Amino acid sequence: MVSLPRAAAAEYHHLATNGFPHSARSIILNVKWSPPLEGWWKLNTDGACSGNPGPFAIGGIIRNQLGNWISGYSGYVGTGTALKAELWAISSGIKLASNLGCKHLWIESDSLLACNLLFDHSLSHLHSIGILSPFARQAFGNSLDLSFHTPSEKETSALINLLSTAFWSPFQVNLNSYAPHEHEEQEDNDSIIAPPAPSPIRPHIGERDFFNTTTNIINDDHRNYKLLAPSNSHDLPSPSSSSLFPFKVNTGLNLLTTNSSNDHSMVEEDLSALPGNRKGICELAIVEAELERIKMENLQLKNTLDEVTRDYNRLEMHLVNLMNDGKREDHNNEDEIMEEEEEEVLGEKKLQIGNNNNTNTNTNTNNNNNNGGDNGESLVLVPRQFMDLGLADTSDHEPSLSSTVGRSREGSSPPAAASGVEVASRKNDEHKKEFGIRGMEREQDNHTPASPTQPPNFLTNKIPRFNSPENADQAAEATMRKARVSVRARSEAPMITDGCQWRKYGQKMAKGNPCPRAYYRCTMAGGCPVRKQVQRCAEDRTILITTYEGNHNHPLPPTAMAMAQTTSSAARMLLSGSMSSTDGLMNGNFLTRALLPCSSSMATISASAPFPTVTLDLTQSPNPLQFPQRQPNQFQIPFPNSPAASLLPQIFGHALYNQSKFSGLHVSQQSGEPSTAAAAAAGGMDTVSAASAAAIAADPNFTAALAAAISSIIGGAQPNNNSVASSGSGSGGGGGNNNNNVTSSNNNNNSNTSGGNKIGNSNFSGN
DNA sequence: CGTTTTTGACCTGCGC
DNA sequence: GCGCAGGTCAAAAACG
Ligand SMILES: [Zn+2]
Repeated sequence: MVSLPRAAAAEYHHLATNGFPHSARSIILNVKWSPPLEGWWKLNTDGACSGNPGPFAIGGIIRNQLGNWISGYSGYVGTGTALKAELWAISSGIKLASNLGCKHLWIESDSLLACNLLFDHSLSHLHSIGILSPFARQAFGNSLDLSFHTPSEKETSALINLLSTAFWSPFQVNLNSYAPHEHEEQEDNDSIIAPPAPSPIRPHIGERDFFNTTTNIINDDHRNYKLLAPSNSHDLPSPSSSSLFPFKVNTGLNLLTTNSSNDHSMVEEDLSALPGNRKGICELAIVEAELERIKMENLQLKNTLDEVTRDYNRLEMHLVNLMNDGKREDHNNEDEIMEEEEEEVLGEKKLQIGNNNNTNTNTNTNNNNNNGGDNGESLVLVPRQFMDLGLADTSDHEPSLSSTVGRSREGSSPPAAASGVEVASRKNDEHKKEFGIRGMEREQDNHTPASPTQPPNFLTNKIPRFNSPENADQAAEATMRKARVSVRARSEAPMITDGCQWRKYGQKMAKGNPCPRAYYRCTMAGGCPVRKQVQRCAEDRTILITTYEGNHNHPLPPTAMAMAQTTSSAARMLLSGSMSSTDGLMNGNFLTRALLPCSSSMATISASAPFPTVTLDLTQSPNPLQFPQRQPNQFQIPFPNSPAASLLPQIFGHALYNQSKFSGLHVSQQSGEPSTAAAAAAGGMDTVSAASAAAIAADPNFTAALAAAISSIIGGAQPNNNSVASSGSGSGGGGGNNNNNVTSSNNNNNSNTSGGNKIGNSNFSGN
């Protein structure tokens, strides 16, 4: 073959794909935003925390009974707990509403706890934080009717789960109301609440106001720092003056947060405003609230463990049956031993899924157990992989997700029991294959290629595949590992920037697509099992489909974290969805809500196929026909609003920009360096921000904003360091030019394409 | 010269 | 068992 220049080749990554050829069933859920009573406004808020504590972002939208957008806000705030995020989101919304003259506000949050803590007197005795209630009441009680609503607890946890990943994005808080009349007024307002700001991370540069309707967004950037800068803010008491204002509530909460080491600036101010004893009480309250939450998680974990145990028993039965078949007569004894160990392992695995905080402990336990016996060695890998794939990476950042996660796997195992070990084993094999490398790398020292009885599967990629009964246990796990998260986004770039470093290790012609599919693996860490496939949609080549598999086993930069969490949580969702119809619904519901709290959306969940896949569709597909054959395994979340899609590139840029902030890179003005994402982001910054702002201005829709946020999570459209990227970026034309830039190279590639075909042929011939 | 990409060969699962 | 298709490997080439 003719080897093409790297750039050309890279561009050729644009792969088309029908996406998911196999599919079976899907569930479509429609979630509606219901209007408030006449005369009321409705505030939908949410806070998402990537980790608990961890960086968190908030968002909210205020609409009237007609559903008309009144105002909205969203953005990255700083570091804190999930609860803090929720509280912040709520209080910010309240404040905004108040400033907009709202008299009757219906608040809808996904955090029951947050609402209760803030406003439910009846819970005061349960949460000393209830003392905050007076703040809230004082602040709004007389002039503002507040009504709270939260989804069912189940829904809530799920929603939180998803949001904490999906909604998290590295952009700054923009709490400005975007109502046109407000612009002039806002500028001079005191920023009552300074962002908690991890100082180094959040330079006040170039922040974007998604809700700004004017074109002078860039100029207004400076004001965006003001988290709360409502038009009337000048009328408000100065920050220091009062506990009467919502700000106070906010601030107070902020201060209270145990983890908010970064929040000094505002914290101190606000604290000063609070009576000393009250401050202490508040802090205590927060801590207690957290404890409560943890307790609940523990409960959930216990339940999960029970379920796991049950599943195990089922599997064990199945295993016994298989053994009776005589396939593994020689190893019966070993198997038994294994089983015992496996049981523990399984339980632990699930626990890990359920609670990241416990992960380490559990893992250690596993290791100990396994190390104890020869047979156990291979088992050790199992839990780890499982953990990693499902949640491992998240252990560091998103405990908040854990509660939901815990139950995820339950469903997967039953099928195994019914239909057979083969499926299970197969999955295991695949797992081995896909994740084996990692397991190998990480634990090879400890493990030998496994005795026949063990699940040797993980030792190497090339592990022999056989349907051993033991594998049945892992079937479920396999399912977990197999879960994929596919992101559809319009992008000219050959690859979306998701904060990770990838190495291409293969390219093939996909069956139904003229465009090749590229395979990448994460190179941020030696043994990272994460892989992704990049393809262009056959129907619409402007759509880039990136499919992630596995979880990172290493620390990630915030940017990458966002993606990783999104994928891992999506995967979890998917898996949990597979468990039961209820879960599936729930998940769909929460996903939908998370993504589009204010508008209808569709979520498709399916986990039946070989690769259960969650698809985040960030392209608004004008014509539904575009994806006629929706694959069974897919979980699709189309964003109704085109703006979201159109914003992607900008958003990506934005994300990058913020990421750079996070990473402490200088964002200011290096426009040239391709070497770092930050630099790249910085380079495109102005343009990007302007573009995004404009786009938003064009259609200020919260949904769009959310979508944008999510898209940012997903990664920058900005090409990384790839030379290809440069070519792609060169296209200059915004979204329109798909292939042109790339085209030249692509065309070359096309010649390659033939090559690609060759590959395919070679395969055939090879066989 | 080290790293990344390219790309034919291989491997594995699956349907027939 | 065969052929197909999806993935992965790894030597060679291309980059920087
Ligand atoms: Zn990784």
